Amino acid sequence: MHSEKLIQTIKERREMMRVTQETLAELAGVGLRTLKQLESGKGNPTLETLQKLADVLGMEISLQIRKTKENE
Amino acid sequence: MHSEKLIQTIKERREMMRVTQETLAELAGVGLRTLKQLESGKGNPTLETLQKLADVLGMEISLQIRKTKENE
DNA sequence: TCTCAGAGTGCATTATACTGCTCTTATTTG
DNA sequence: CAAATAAGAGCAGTATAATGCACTCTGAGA
Repeated sequence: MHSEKLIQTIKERREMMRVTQETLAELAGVGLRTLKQLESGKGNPTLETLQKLADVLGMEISLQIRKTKENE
Repeated sequence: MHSEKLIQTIKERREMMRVTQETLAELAGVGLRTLKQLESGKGNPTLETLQKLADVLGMEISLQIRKTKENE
């Protein structure tokens, strides 16, 4: 999963949960500005930031062995 | 997957591939110091750094919906 | 139309990730 | 033992992530 895709997933998941950036930022404990930048594709977030967001969104970051040559 | 676990996975994968920190750092295009810090549990890497390392290690970062209440 | 909510952006500051250089500490090998 | 290899850590500079504040823009609703 590429960075952009990964970030996009966060945004999609947030929208799916009908949560605003502001609410997610508060719940996750990250700055609103940080989340805004992230979602608008500007950032290169730290693992910690990603983890906090994923946590609130009921998601988890994982590192897996890449399968052959996937269509992605 | 927690940050520590995720980082540990990188280290384990590197060792499994019999590659030194120096070589991995070079191949991935990250500073040796950065990798050292990371593997010794000191860091909070950016997504970009993780991505570069995962890439060389033949791994990929993914964000998935957390399964119920896993034992981890 | 006016208002409000939500998202995106510019600017500035602070914290810290990234990096190189150097030294130390095993561990291995001659 | 001496030398080479690999990993960890201190020090210091640079780049940039994280953050707040204020502003703009768009769409929904009164």
